[in-house]
Amino acid sequence: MAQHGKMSILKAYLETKGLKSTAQRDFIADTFFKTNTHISLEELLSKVKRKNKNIGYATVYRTMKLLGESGLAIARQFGDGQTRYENLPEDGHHDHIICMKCSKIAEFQNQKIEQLQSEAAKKLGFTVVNHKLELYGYCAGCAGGDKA
Amino acid sequence: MAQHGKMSILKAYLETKGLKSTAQRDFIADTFFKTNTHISLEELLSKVKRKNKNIGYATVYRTMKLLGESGLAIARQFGDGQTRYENLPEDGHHDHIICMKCSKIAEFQNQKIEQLQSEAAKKLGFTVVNHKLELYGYCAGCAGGDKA
DNA sequence: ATTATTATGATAATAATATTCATTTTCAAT
DNA sequence: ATTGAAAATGAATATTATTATCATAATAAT
Repeated sequence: MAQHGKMSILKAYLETKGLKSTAQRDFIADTFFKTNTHISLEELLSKVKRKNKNIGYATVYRTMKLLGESGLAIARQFGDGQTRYENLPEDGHHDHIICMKCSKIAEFQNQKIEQLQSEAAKKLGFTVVNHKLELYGYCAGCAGGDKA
Repeated sequence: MAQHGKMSILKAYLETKGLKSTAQRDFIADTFFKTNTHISLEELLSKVKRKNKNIGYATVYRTMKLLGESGLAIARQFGDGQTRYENLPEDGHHDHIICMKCSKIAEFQNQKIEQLQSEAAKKLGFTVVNHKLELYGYCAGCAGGDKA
């Protein structure tokens, strides 16, 4: 199961925090690491339950919170009051554009923006671990944002 | 009351949506436009109630949702499960850097980033109404992000 | 093996957000 | 000015995501 580099990062993180490694945690984390979208807790839970019927919601919840703290997952909230966790791809980060009318989500990458962010942060004495960039607007189909 | 440019933008927005202008809406919007921080609904409600005792929570809630849709307010969620609305200053937008250890928040502006965002959006056929950019990392004092 | 510490999972508590509905207000057309 | 359809209000209720509780089980170091 644990051929992921992320898995060992998690193990190391747990150790520094004095937390324990458990079968549930490992399984939930592994399941999450295999996703490639922003997944909600509910979705992740059902994915987990397919293989492991008796893992509870609370454990999924707590594990994802942990992953968020460790930097291995990013908690995001788009418009709908649902926290979604994003599994950041090894090859880098992507940002989002959300249509305010139809809720369509498009993704993009821009290395230049990333770079400018780091620079801006450095000026303020910060080191950036991760970031969220969300653009809100109207997609081609909904352009103008006219009356519904 | 309505010497704000924002007020007329709101009026125009309501018109295109076939919505009506009401005393409550105007008052809530005006009160909001006079704030200069990210304000929660609860805070805004109490501000509103000071002058206008019988405006209800639901109306504030609905009005802010409307302002969000119009681009006149930006809904933000930082760590605490509270949606806060940000009144964007006439002189432009500011973004946030949040320290993952001490929760300190610093703000910055970067025109170049804004520009790159619009370009990236345009490529995908989107028109940007507003955006959120949050950097997460460690401030000077917490640098390294060691064990808590 | 023992034991102290932490994790789990079912459930309950909390809190924010969204909806309902009867009443009132707006606004365009008379 | 009056009317009437459409929309807004506000109080209350419903919904839902998140967090906490607690008895039991698992972990890991000695």
